[in-house]
Amino acid sequence: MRSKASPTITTIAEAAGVSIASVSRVFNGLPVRAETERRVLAAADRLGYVPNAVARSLKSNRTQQVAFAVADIGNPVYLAMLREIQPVLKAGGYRLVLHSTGADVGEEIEVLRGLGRRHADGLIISPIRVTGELLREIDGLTAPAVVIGSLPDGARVDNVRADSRTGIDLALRHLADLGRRRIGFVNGPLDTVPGRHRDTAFRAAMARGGLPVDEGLVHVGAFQRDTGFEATRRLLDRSPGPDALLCANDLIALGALDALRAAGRDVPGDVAVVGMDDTELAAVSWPTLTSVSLGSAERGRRAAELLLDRLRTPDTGPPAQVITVAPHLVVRASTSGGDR
Amino acid sequence: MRSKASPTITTIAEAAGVSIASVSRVFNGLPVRAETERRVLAAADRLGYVPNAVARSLKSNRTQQVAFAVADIGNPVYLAMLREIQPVLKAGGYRLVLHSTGADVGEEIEVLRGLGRRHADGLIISPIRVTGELLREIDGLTAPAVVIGSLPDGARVDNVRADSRTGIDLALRHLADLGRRRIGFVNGPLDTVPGRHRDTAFRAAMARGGLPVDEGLVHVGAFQRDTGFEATRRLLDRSPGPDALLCANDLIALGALDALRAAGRDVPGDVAVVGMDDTELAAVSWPTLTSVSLGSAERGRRAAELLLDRLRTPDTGPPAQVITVAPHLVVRASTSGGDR
DNA sequence: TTGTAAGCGTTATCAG
DNA sequence: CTGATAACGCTTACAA
Repeated sequence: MRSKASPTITTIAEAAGVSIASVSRVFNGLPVRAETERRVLAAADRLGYVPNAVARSLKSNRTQQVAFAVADIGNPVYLAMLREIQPVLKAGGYRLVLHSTGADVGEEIEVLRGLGRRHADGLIISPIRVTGELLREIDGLTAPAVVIGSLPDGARVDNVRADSRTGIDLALRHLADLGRRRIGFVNGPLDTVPGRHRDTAFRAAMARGGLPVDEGLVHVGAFQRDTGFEATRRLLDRSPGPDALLCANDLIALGALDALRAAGRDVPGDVAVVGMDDTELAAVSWPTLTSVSLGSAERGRRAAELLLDRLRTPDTGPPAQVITVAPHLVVRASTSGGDR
Repeated sequence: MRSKASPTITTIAEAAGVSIASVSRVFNGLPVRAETERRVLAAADRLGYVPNAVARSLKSNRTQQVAFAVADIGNPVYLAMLREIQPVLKAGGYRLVLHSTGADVGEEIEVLRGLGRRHADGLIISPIRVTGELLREIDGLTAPAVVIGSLPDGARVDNVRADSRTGIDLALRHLADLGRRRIGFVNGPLDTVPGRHRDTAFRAAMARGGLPVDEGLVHVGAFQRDTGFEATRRLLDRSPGPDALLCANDLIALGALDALRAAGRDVPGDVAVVGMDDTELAAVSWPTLTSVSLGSAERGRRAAELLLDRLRTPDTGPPAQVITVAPHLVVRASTSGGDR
């Protein structure tokens, strides 16, 4: 243990025989006489002085912190965003406050309110469910925020969104090119943003491709491996069964692979499987998984850059921007067979 | 946009016709006349008042934040810790400030200094390299900190460590039971804490098992998939080659599986493979990977609990504690063959 | 129960 | 270049 209470600017001023203003100047690189600087630094060093960031924040009204809020940081999609966001913020001189809300809208709203309390200077949030209450809270924000995920038109905050419509189109076209016709779809909850979008996109893309949607081959569950496993087991019971499976995320697809393997079906020979999000799991699974990349990493990076822009120019700047990141299909063994 | 400047306690006091003390009391649940409370809340609501957390922090000298510093949050081991730490802190009323230092000792030291600057009330850090400078900085800390990973004896901070010695022992015993004798070892950098420990532990365990260490079957690289791939390619060139491979983490093991597959070797028939850390990758790979769990999640949880204890009882409490989390072996297809 | 006033540790203005 | 001094927004004695 060092001293009882940590020294403040006042302590140092007394010890160095100067005013607190001079101490402050030294630590802010403002012009001071060399002798003054020497004495201040000596005293500071001797007493172990460290500037108090909270006091500075109170004066400057900036915390140098940015909050990042997601439903579950264990989810590889959010992790991919985080990995891009963190270095961008750090380079901009901001610390990252992480909120894992557990998909609880109430907690997301708490985070939004925290912004008002000045816990952070800005916020990046990726809400899993966009309720009216959430939107109202977002609209009332007084500090800059960026939402990752789609927002209704007219929202007042910057918005970086994926294009699941095009993404699913890419996947279905790929499957159609492989001659697949009976395409099953395993989705997550329809009251979540991605769930709803992916459902709409699936039906639109099927229609566009002239493929009929067999409701018996559409399954809704959670965005998890279990759901993929159970849903696939059920779909395999039908006849005729699916010759391809589009899964609304990679976890579901992994579960599907488990079920297909357990049922002795060949992938992609009997059933081709496509995941979504192109997480690192896709490259590791067996067989490796063809997946629709919705550009999570890029969305994270763009969101962070957008926020830094806003932070730099407090009030001015363009009105709410909408950035859409282009998807792309990453073809691996679960559809292309041969190579792995 | 709401009003220009956000209202403060003073604004509300004036609007409600009471003193700032009364406003403060209302927002802190201290006893006030019902009528006073009504007027304050009405004014606050009308003007959109939100208490400023920074000002509160300055008075209370607590930020309600805890910093968590790791080399790379993309690393599944650190992610596993984070996933446990986050909810524990949240339940304790603390926000989590995440630092991903990129294995840079300088940056780790910056984080340590940030604690002094009162960015956070406490710190959990998992240093990849324990240098003298880092130790000195840790020793000088004035706020509570917990180190995940081994520290030299006599350190002044709480320490939650893994037991790689026992872990590697478990793995080698398992391989020996399977009749493997020529056991290769692919490790990460020896100047990192885990690298050094795992090297020592490997040699000790081999000696204990009466197995000779063939230096030609020991390879040191990075804790990454590439290293596993390259190292394994090289080890396979030797003759006699290895009949088992112990990899110092799961990423290395995945690279080893790649190389074995590319070389047409059967796993575990020709070569058994064991990883370390038991990350989620182990359950997904092909074949699924036997791995030594060093209890990352539990280490994270214990660290967070320890820190909360310290935070609750500022100065008292026991001297620096050392907690060792027991490892265990998770057997999967890369050694046991049959089931997957 | 309520108000006044003194801090918390900085930064910044304004005279010297 | 330097020193008083007034904020920043809040909590908390201490009086009333």
